[in-house]
Amino acid sequence: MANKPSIPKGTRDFSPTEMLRRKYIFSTIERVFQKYGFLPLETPAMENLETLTGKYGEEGDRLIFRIQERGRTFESGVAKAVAAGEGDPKRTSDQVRQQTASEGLRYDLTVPFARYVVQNQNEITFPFKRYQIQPVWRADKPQKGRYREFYQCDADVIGSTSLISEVELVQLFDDVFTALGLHVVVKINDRKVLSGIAEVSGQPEKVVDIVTAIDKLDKIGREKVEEEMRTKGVSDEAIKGIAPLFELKGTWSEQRPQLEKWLSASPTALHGLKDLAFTFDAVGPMKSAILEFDPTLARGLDYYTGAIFEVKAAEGTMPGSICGGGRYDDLTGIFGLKNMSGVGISFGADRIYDVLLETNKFPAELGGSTKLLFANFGAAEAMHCLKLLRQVREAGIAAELYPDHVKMAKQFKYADDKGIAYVAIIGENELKQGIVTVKDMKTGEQKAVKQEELIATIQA
RNA sequence: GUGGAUGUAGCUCAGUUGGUUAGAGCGCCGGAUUGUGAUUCCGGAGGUCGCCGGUUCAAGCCCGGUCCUCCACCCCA
Repeated sequence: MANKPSIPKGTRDFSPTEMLRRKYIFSTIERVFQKYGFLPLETPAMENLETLTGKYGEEGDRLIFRIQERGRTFESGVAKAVAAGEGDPKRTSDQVRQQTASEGLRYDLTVPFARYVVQNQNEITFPFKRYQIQPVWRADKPQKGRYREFYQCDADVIGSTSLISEVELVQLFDDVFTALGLHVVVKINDRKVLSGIAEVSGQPEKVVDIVTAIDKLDKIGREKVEEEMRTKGVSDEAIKGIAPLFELKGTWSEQRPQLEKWLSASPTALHGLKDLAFTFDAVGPMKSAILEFDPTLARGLDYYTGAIFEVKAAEGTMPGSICGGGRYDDLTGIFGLKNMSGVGISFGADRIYDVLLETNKFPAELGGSTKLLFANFGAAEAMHCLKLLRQVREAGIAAELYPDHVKMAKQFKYADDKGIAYVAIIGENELKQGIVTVKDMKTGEQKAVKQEELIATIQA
């Protein structure tokens, strides 16, 4: 025990308390997913490297964890390459990294899902609605709220272009956050509107640069956004053409006519606005979420082609989004299956955890903890408790018997630390009289009841 | 990947211009006539000061390296 053991950077242990809370989030999300007709799917932690590479851009490729093959160490690979006359050490190590790994850890849940759909296309009934709650790994530099291992909770509909899916996903957001008791803002935009803005500005080919710049509007402000566009080669004229975007005010119904007027020259944009209008109309009243049109919402992901979603907490100080999603027309195309439109959303469980903790929204009593502890007064009493314990558990009450005959203070402290609601005391006296003394750990009150009344007392 | 900050007991942190046996609060363990936790009182244990090397008579403190955590950028959940 020279050095303390530790875990890899960017990974975490989850204590029992944390796990109960995490499971609460996961099971809430899962229950709503199922209510909307999504079916569970799991894919392996590792994929063939070729499945993963080239799907997340150049930056993304670097962040994929590669799995070292047996007998082909990185060092031996480099030595071999150098011996073979490879000069540039940086290029060499990149190449060797490719050569010594043929598998990698999954980077997200969407690409493995696309792979699964293509692989099983003949068995799947479309539209296919699946949900998936699993960890993903990124070889990133960790920061607060950014880990190298974290969970994603995805739900996607693939094989339908109907906007009904968009409507349902917005309602699903509302249901999940209503169940979690959190007020949120669901922001929505449409990639077609963004393309239209680029068209109207006169530089449609710069759509990606324009979009990633305006995505940062609320973070860096208008001037910096315009500066970034200029750096990326967007003309002053085009920037002027985008100006009306910054003047937009009001709610969706107020913004819509302004947008239609401004973008009237772009059929693409008008199509997007029509789709958005459908979603706004069809969603109907919401319970705890506010649906908001946000023309600056872009989410940077190249594969989104239609609706774009993002959810932010309306309470607490979490600055980033807690959910994201959107429609992608050709996700499976990269694996050879064309014309498969899909729309999906992802819940950021780790960030939702932080928000619920900060705003004190976790239920005080999360299932899983013991309700009743039998104090241990010695061999004879313990044997008696064992019998009662069976009955209590049969009644569905989580209960346990303190395993050792130690002093009461220690046993009560155990109950206190573990958040156990009641302690049943059966000592010599209670045993003789056929009663049990029940102490309510919260109020400190205790009363003697007949053994037959124990279960009713706990349940009351 | 670039730039910056931090790292002292289980936790949150003190630690004066380098100078004897490194401190506090909380927590933990034990006790206050042995059938009662969370409150009170008393006592105790626990740190090769992240790790490696250097400067010095002397390093928690200065210098270099390294790892972790954090912050900004990039990117994202």
